[in-house]
Amino acid sequence: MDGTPFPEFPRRRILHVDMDAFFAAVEERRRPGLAGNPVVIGGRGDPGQRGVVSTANYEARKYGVRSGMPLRTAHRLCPQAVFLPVDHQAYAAVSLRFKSFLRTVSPIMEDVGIDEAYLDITGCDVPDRQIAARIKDGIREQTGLTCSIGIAPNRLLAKVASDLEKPDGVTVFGEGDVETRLWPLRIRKLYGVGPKTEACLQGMGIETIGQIAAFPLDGLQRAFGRSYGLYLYEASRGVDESPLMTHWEPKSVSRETTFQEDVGNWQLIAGTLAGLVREVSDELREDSHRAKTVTVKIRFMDFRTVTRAKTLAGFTDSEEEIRRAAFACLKRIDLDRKVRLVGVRISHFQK
DNA sequence: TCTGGGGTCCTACAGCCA
DNA sequence: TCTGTGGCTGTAGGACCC
Repeated sequence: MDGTPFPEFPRRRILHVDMDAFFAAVEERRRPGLAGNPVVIGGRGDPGQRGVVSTANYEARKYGVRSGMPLRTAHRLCPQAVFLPVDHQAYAAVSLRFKSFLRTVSPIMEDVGIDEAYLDITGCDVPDRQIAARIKDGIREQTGLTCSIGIAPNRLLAKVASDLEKPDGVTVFGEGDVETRLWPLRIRKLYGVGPKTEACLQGMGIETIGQIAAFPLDGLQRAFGRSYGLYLYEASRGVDESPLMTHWEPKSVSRETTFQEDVGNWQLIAGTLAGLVREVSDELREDSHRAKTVTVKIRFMDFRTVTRAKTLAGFTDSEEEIRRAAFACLKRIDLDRKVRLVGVRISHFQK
């Protein structure tokens, strides 16, 4: 050691923007007649068909309608709701507009899905609340929509913060807020804790994030494995040093489809698979990628899901080669009962 | 009674090879 | 030559996110 002090890095300021009920808000914006009505976006917009809720507006949420819920269930809970199909192109166009605006605030932006983004505002010489107000105004001008914003020393806390005051809220989180504001929250509020982990933690008598933080590291690692145990230990303490990812390359491309009725006809399953192979190979070529591994996924009527994969000798973007590999995979699956879903994924890319 | 689609990452395990 | 070991790769499944 030469006695040189460590350089002093400025404490990070990460801002998370989350659009409020995004798909529903876009639909309401372009169809003013929907104002005040419960609106549910999902599947083909027909609650009599298979599909789940992508987004419900706040009016529909009052009736218990939630994302991920089957459309039929949503319809039972709220029969007067307006059901609309997902129009990805329209939402992507609005997404592009608000993200372009965000990049004018800070060039260090991480794109997370269609309705969220993180910004590193460490270098911005504007107070937190002021920058949040500027972003809200800008997004409203660009899109006519509202968003919720969280600002914190890292992305984990920024994400939790943006969720605390929805819709149209701003929450600023300091390091000192971990004990008072993070720890009392239910475990599901922690990013990365889903239904399985929640049930497991509850089985250990843990209900709040603070109770995870009070649990010893080795206990968490015994219950959840080395990597995820460590993640829970650190995340529950508000620790997250991960940088924003400003650039991203896809690692796989997939297509899958659920039949409206479960299918026992091999010809129909094979024909559907061939169609999906065409779509993924078209996308592969559009992106100038070549891939090596083909995976076929079958979900049976009882929801049991199996996958079979084949890695080719070399990289390819040929529809014919991908189809041959996909059918070789399909042949290895015992189609002894009706099928509800068929899918194909290609991965292991070479640009 | 239901449970989409498009992704990522992790874990466990098996086979191959040095 | 035989055996054990550890790394790498491929495969399958699961959890999670939006």
